[in-house]
Amino acid sequence: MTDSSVRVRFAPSNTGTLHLGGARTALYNWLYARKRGGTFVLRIEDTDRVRSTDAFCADILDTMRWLGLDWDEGPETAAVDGPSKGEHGPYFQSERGALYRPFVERLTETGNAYRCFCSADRLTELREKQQAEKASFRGYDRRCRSLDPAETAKRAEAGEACTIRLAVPEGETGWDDGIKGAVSWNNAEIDDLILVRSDGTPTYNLVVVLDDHLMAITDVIRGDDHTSNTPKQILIANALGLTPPRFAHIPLILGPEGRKLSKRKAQFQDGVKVEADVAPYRDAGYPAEAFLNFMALLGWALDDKTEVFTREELIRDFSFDGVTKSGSRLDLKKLEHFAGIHIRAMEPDAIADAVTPSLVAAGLVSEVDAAGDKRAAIVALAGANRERLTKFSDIVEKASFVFGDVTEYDAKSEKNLLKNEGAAADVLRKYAVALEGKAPDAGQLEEQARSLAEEWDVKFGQLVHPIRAALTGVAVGPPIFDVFAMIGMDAARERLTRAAAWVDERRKATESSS
RNA sequence: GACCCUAUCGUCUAGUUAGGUCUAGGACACUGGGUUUUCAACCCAGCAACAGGGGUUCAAAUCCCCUUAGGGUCGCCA
Repeated sequence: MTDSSVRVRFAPSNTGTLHLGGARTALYNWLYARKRGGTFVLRIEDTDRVRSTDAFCADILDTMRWLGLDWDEGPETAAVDGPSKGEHGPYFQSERGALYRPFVERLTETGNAYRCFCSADRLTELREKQQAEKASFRGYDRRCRSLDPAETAKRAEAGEACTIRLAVPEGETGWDDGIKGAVSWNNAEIDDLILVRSDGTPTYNLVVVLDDHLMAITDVIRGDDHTSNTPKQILIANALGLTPPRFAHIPLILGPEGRKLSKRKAQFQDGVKVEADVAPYRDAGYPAEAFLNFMALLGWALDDKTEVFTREELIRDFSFDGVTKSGSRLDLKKLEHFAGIHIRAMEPDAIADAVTPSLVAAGLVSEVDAAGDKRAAIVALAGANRERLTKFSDIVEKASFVFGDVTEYDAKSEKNLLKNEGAAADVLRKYAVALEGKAPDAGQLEEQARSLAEEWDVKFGQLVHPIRAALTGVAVGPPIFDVFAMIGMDAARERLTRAAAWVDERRKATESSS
């Protein structure tokens, strides 16, 4: 299965941020390359000078790095003149103009392409007419195709504006798609597309063919929306005498409402907007590996059982055989499920690392404390909440009682403190005393608490629930004996006695008012 | 409108290439139960699909045809 000659590429245009569909295309390319021991090339198609920006490029690079989709060749920064790696550069398409010239000449010399003097206005008119007439063929009417080449060359030399069009031959154009199988087009359906604009710059379809050839790309793996470009590109390659690469078209990712995922028209799942970009998922705190797992399974399956994959397992098991032919809707619930699984597989230390930025961002700890005094508390917090996190940022809502004092009790906690005629106050005070000199070890503390409950002749719950209320102020949280390690024994005892005092006060208040 | 592609539980999918082992398997979600100091996690159970119609065949989710539905593409954008 190893074939180091395999070269694949991901070629996003930086007219937008990295989209989920694009990210999955990148992932499948990457997996294919890594599995074969081949080369993964990143090329930025930045020839749309008005819409391309460095910021979008930076987003694409950053997001791919976050996903761990490292490229063997490509740019290293968003700057066109910045450093790059690889022998087939430049990797910004806008820098490659000079490389295309000889191919364009070859095209016209061999008669596989011709000069077209039709104005943009005439083409627009033509298109509108075809639409109005509901014509079945929509495209260029080939008016300039029959012009004498010698004459058109003269006109062009004289400075008359012209484009260069592919002279599509008669016949069939097909290929054996790595995913779809045999696909074929009648050439009569294919327009004499423009290869070179009147300003002399080459168009997308030409440039792709040339870049892929120049970069020695062996396999083009891309979204299904490119399927109809493929016969055009094969025709161009043929016209140049080049061997086209192998093609594989992966089905599109659909939003929860079943339409193609798009940044323009948001789609909703249970009233929640589903992001089409990748960065928001990173920023929300989903683990990269879980996101990768989720994306991989959107349109690919190994078998009828396996669902959880590490990066390495994905590389080992990925193949076109398992890629589905139909588009798939994404389901955020499934992403959350994967995220939970991946987080649960992490060590508390690693979770603590991952969770710290969220805590700092929420203003709960300073960066300095997070690395110093509070590190142990964060590790304890992370470890105790391992089963409760779906994304790293979820830690924030679980952490308030760790970094801030408990100043009030929620309704359920109040109830737990006040029931049984305030017996909790007594229990908490006794417990605070019993805690003296104890280490914050959850196992030992629980053991002690159980025997204390027996000794004091109260149910375990009658002890534990008030403790939870006293220490956290809320009725829902991690196993309560884990909390001591998060807040420290001194703070714990203080909170216990304070809660006891609060109970007394409340009872006094209600007695006097009744 | 034309062309290309696709069609299994609400969702992601296995099964289709080599028709019988499929009263269609798994997962998410949902529902019920168990476990438990709460919430989770975990365990058990349940719900739920071969788009429709014709063929071929002893036998079709699987092969063929039609219909329907969905998606994609039809730029001097990429």
